[in-house]
Amino acid sequence: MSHDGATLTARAFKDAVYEQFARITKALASPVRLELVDVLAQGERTVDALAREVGQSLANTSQHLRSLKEARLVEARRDGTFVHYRLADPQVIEVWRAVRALGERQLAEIERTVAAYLGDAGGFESVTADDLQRRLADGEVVLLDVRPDAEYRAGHLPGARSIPVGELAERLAELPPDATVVAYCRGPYCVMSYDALAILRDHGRRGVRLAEGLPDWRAAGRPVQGGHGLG
Amino acid sequence: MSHDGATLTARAFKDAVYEQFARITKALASPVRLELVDVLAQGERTVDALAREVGQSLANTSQHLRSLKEARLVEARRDGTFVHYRLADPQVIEVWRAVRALGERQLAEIERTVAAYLGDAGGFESVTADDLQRRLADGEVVLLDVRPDAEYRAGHLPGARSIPVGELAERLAELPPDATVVAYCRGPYCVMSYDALAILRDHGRRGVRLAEGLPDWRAAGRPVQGGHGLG
DNA sequence: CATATGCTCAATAGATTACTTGATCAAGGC
DNA sequence: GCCTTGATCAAGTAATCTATTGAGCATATG
Repeated sequence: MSHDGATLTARAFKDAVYEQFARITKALASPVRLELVDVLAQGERTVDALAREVGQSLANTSQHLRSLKEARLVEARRDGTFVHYRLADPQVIEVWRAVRALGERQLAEIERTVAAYLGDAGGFESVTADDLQRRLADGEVVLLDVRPDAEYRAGHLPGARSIPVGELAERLAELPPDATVVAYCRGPYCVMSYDALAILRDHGRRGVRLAEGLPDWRAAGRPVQGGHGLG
Repeated sequence: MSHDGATLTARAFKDAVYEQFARITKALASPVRLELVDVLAQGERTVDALAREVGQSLANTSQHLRSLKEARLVEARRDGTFVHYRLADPQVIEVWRAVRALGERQLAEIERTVAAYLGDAGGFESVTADDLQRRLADGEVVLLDVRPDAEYRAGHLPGARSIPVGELAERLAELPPDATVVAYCRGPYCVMSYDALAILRDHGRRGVRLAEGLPDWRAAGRPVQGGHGLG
């Protein structure tokens, strides 16, 4: 019960427990590893693809993945000479989303950083997932996935068309000229949909942005079309 | 759009955004600071109280609180010679809960650590919040808050009686002799309810444990009686 | 078997973090 | 004003973390 021995045991118990949880938070305590988690929330990737995506060297990316793997946040699968990494548990996305939600509430710097980037492109209208479903039901809008084709194929919003942002300028003809386009990409801090809206605007089209990305849509329990999830 | 200049800007934007979020994860990347957050989830505390609770020196605790404060996870309030710290946002609890949920799913070590501690005390039955509400409605059980009195006063489960675990042995007479006691404390890794159950068992009483603590109860949107929340 | 590709590992230097100690500061009581 | 209490600050050491470099390993191909 509560003699000295038990008190010491209780302290050792707490130390051990918090040490275990700190393994997770330590693994996430790096901007590079947070970005890796954010990208992996879209689906599995090779080390090389991840390195290019986050703008780090191959060796450095491999080592960051190693520390994520040691904390069991990601898993690896070998396929020939390629090693594909994926999130080990959907709950990893929940942790990242909780951190993001906190940051959005607490850190005004993020708002300013976003505003500084958007300063180039101008403020674009964004809609919520509920808005989108209402407007889709009314047939008012065209839903556009501007992520790379592979990500679209790995899963996308029901009824979305795929035109990667890099091909949008050439493939504008595929979109009905007078429809409002709702563009989405990976998440609230993914710039692809902003870039897409700038292209649409430069060609006289009307476009708005879905505030969240595919992982957020999925996390809200909404249906996803195609693809095989993320393990 | 996507000429080289914009690409560089996009990279700088991402770097800045992930850097901001990493401020949060870095602040949580320490077992001591995780424990501080866990304790502060119960309500505000002085530096001295926190230092004793987490078993660290005053200076070290103060410095850990400083880094939590810089990341805006906690706020401080001076009252005479005392400084009271509290969580800056309820969303901080959500992050901690998400980390805990991930750890419970991923890290078998935690199970083993818990089992090792409970090995002393024997496996005790635990009930969920839903179980509890059903059994309370049936009048089968007595709900007992075994946390320190100050925490009980800062907020407790509706209908709970307060007997801090340190006083339980002397105050057993206050409990109806043949009722089943449901004991709860701060959370799933708080040892007070385990200690309380051991005392009850040693005196021939029947007791079970509520699996979660007050912050979890509150986070689930269930009503809390008394107290003023946690800012 | 030799070679190329995709990735991991080991060694290193520079930066950051953790805890201790002793000094300092702020507020209240005498 | 002086002393006490509660907390912060500054300095120092040990430990840990980050990114780079170059070597090494596994798998596939000619």
